[in-house]
Amino acid sequence: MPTTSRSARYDDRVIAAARAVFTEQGFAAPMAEVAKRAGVGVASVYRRYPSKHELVEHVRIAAFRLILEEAEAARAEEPDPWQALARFMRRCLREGAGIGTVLPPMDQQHTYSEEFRDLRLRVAKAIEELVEAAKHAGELRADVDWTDILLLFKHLNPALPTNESRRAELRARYLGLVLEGLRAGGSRLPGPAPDRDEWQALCDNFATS
Amino acid sequence: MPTTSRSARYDDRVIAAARAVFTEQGFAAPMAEVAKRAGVGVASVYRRYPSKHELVEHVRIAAFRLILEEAEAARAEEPDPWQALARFMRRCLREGAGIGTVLPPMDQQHTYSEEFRDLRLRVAKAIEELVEAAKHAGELRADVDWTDILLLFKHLNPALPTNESRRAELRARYLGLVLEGLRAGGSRLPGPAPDRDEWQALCDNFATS
Amino acid sequence: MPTTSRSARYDDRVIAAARAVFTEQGFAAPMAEVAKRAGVGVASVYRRYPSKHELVEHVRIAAFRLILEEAEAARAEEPDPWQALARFMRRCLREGAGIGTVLPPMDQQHTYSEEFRDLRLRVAKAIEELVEAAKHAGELRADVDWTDILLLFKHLNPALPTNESRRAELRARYLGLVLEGLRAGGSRLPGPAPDRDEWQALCDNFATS
Amino acid sequence: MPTTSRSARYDDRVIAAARAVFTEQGFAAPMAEVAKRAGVGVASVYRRYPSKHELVEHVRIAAFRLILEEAEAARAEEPDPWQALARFMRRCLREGAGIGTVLPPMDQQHTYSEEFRDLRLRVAKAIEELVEAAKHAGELRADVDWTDILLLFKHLNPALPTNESRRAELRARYLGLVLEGLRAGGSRLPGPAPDRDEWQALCDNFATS
DNA sequence: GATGAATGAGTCTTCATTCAT
DNA sequence: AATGAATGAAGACTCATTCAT
Repeated sequence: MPTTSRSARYDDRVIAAARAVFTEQGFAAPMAEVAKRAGVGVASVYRRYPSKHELVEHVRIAAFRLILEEAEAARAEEPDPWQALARFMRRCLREGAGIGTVLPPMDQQHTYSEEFRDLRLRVAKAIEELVEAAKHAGELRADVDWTDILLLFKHLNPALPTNESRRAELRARYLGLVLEGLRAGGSRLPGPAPDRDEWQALCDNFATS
Repeated sequence: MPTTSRSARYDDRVIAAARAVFTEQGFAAPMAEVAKRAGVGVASVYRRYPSKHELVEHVRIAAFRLILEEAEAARAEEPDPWQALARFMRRCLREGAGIGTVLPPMDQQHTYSEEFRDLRLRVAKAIEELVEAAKHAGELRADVDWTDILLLFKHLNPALPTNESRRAELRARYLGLVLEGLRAGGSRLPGPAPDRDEWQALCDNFATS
Repeated sequence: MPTTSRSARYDDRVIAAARAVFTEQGFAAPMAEVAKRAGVGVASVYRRYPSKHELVEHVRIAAFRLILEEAEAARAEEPDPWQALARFMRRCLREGAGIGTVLPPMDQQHTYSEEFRDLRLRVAKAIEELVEAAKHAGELRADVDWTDILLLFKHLNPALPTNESRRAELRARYLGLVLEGLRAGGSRLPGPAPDRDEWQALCDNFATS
Repeated sequence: MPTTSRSARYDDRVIAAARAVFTEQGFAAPMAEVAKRAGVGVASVYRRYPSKHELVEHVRIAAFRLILEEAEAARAEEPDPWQALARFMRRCLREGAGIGTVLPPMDQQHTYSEEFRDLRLRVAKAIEELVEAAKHAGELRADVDWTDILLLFKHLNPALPTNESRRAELRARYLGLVLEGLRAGGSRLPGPAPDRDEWQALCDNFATS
């Protein structure tokens, strides 16, 4: 029986607090706020995450892990490719899995951890599979690319001045519109889809909300 | 006959600089950065806008003025109600009119200026007319409300780590998807549209990008 | 008539304050303490010296400028080579020109400014001339090298828990002993004199006291 | 018969680690660093030395014990008074017995332990005897006082940016110069020797390096 | 009217010290 | 008896805002 170790649960608490605080107040929120929300002292946050930057990166890692899980579960459990894609998007945008806050100064010279970059690759793969399957089945419009999906998450998750549950409701609402648009074979979308570099740059600014 | 006075053009320069700087670096960007971009001293910015908060409010006012102009022009120049709505959204999301950055701490107790609140009313009215006309003509799905439109602007204008011209391209791309969704009479959207209070709260956090 | 510009005098005040505070409390002293002593706000110190490190470097530059001036004046005004060397050392160790506080963590990866490195070269040259002249005249023992002089300054200027005027008196007292030792052709000194690299490393840790 | 108990050797390890760390990084070095060097946990250091201040005091006590031993051994084993004094100074400045780092904030209100003050008295006595004997024999200049000796240790042991073995070599080198100066009956030294109060104040800032 | 230097308050980060295991 | 995680206080540095020129 897998024991969720104490420190693992402790980490979760800090990451959850960080996610909540950063969502509500932006990345400009003080570390002290995160610590208070997690019910610990500042220094305890710093022991585990040696800088604000690393804390933010781990918030992103948590988001990506969730996306990966949802993508894999959708493929495994949903036989219809379109339903799989739709379910994946719906779940990712549901409470706790909302996605998209940005880093404020975007800190040019930062280098990302092995763990993060590895996760990014696996997320790319998983989304690509979902998208290709849906296109193959003729249910997803052909001029949409897998790189569009994460961007849509970001679009669909702005920092609205409401409580989280209402935000989730609105995410669902507008995802509805987008899904209709994704399905229809209507008039061609303008502009090229993001390429792999753009997609990666975007990932570097991701976070759950 | 209104002459574009020297100080009016000067104001424009400051607002444009603020818009650019805040879009690129977030509202955490220093006032000094805005001043430098505008090619003036900090104190000059402060003479015209006595606090950062007021500067931000004027950035928002500029955005709303633009929205208002576009809405009125769309109604006046575009006979087809659907085309009018689509053109309005397309123009607002085009370069220089992108919309949606948020204030980080959301400064609860701030009170908004007469000018701002007046503008907000007129924007509401103008959008409502565009939306009602399109619904009347049976070209816009019935379960969409006029309050949805500004939220969609916000959704369609996230702070992506790219240059502004590419951001504009992507805004256009995803607006394409949304327009398809708006038109189709597909399955009912989940969740209620924002009510007037939500809509106003949102306005308080608006800005051009 | 050379006007000592306002900002130049202002700089002097900050450097003097830094020298005093660092001498009394070590480099661990807060920047706020330096600012208070200079009669300005912290941020004003930071405007001119963007980091504590740079402030310290400028304190060192001030010390080196003084050494250089004294060395040149000694050569020019003192015909006897031994008297020139003795006067140089006495003056450098007198109040305001005391020399030798160390940087606490010695901050490995720091790179020094052009200005500092240039000054270091000129100081080396000037001291070398004084020393070689005194050796040539047979008045300075042969097994002493020019690189020894700065080290002796450092040795003769420890951070004693007294007021500056008494410290200066004690520096003079022990310099007396050292000068006697430098003159006599007594038994050979143990150990090699510092080489150029050692000498430069030492310079990187210098400061007036 | 005193057995070197386990805890005594343990204490030695901590003191040795503290001496090494403080010498290399100054007293600003973290307690955790000392603990790591000693190969124990922080809390273990704190069990024995309830504050950083007490640890530092014990580092000083260790230095004084060594000075005392050397002084007594020199008197006992060296019949010639000058040789005794010279040997004493040489040994004290040799590796492991180097002397002189200062406490950075000098912590005004601290009161010193019985043990420390007792040791200080005995050190004073022992040095006085060595000095008086050498003066009596006419081998040490008359205008030097016993209070000068410890100050000279401090002067001869600055925190140079080198490894300890080279530092010891340089201490020996400049001690050579000072010994020549101490012996010669040259021109009178300027300034009075430290009085007893100055000497005690100095002791309060002593440490082995 | 316009400027840039000066300031104090606020944020990130570190470290002496304590406590639960 | 020994450990290492947790904490609050303190220091470097930044930035909105204010004046003297």
